Amino acid sequence: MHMGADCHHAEGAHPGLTGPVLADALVLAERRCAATQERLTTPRRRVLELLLEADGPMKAYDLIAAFGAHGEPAKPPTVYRALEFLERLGFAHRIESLNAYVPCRMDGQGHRAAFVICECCGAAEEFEPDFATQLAAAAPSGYAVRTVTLEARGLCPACQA
Amino acid sequence: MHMGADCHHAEGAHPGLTGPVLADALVLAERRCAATQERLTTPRRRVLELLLEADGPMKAYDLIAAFGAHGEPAKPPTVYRALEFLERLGFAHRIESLNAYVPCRMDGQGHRAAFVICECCGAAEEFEPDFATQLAAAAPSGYAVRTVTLEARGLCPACQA
DNA sequence: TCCGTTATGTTATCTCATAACGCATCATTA
DNA sequence: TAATGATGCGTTATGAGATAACATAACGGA
Ligand SMILES: [Zn+2]
Ligand SMILES: [Zn+2]
Ligand SMILES: [Zn+2]
Ligand SMILES: [Zn+2]
Repeated sequence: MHMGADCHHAEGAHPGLTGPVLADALVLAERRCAATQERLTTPRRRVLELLLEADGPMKAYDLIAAFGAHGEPAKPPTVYRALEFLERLGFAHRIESLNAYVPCRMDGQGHRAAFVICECCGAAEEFEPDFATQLAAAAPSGYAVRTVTLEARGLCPACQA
Repeated sequence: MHMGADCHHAEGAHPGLTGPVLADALVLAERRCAATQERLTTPRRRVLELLLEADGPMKAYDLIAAFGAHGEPAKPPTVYRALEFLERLGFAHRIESLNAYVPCRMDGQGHRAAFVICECCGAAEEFEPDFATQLAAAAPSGYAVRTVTLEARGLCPACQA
């Protein structure tokens, strides 16, 4: 969670997973991979685990640093390859405006993600935007829109207090 | 213009400005700065000129390389500071998903920009989205949204052919 | 002219991401 | 089971994007 230096509020809506809940999430990911002939290999699984454990968006080099069980970092390509895989399968998303990554909270495969990001505490919440409206608005000159990146910024409920 | 390697289409909708049109745009920028006690200094003006001359989004290090009149590049902070100023005044926008910068085409100060980006030729077109609708859609959990970044990808009219 | 403020020049460093190469692993099939 | 092709990993090195820190210069009001 990359919060503003002076944020005094409680953490956001997505504390990291632990214990059986985390284990269940990883088992579910295994199953979804198995169903499509994809392989949730050790580094891929480890990066997903780190994302799920985190309280908020994780930077790539935070993942690199946290990768090894006993303090040994990973090499950058290891983590970037895993992130590419996780994004491709819809297990994770990149937040462009943060250069950071989150696990998917919507658990629909291949869906389009949008985020609201709290400028105070750094929480990022995924939501499913109204794309019909947006696509209509986003074709000003005959563009055929294929994907949309939407990242809103503001204050989460806790930080409005 | 950062186009796909194999794009065979005509250039996008915004060829770079040259001659009197470019000069007029810079004079207009001077006037808008004067009206608000802001200073369009030499490096700021030069970076704006480079953005206006370009056919499409410019990377920061392209601006750095092109900065000097006789081939001498600028130092990074010179260009990044100028970009910060130009963004603050609404003369330029950063496109997060490209790590690139464009001059504002809407010439409304302080407005919120959105872009459609052609995946084939690299053209980026600015438009004014329907933010009322999006803001409503973007408040899934009581977030108070302040700004929205919207970047769509697809094919421009020329590249659909 | 003095002084506070704003902007620039300069050096160094930091963060983020990928290219390239060889080896390991897995699945296929002969 | 051995050969084969495809996919993924480990490793080294480098490229691309951005900023910290500090000194100097230019501006603007008192
Ligand atoms: Zn998702
Ligand atoms: Zn918050
Ligand atoms: Zn604009
Ligand atoms: Zn195009």
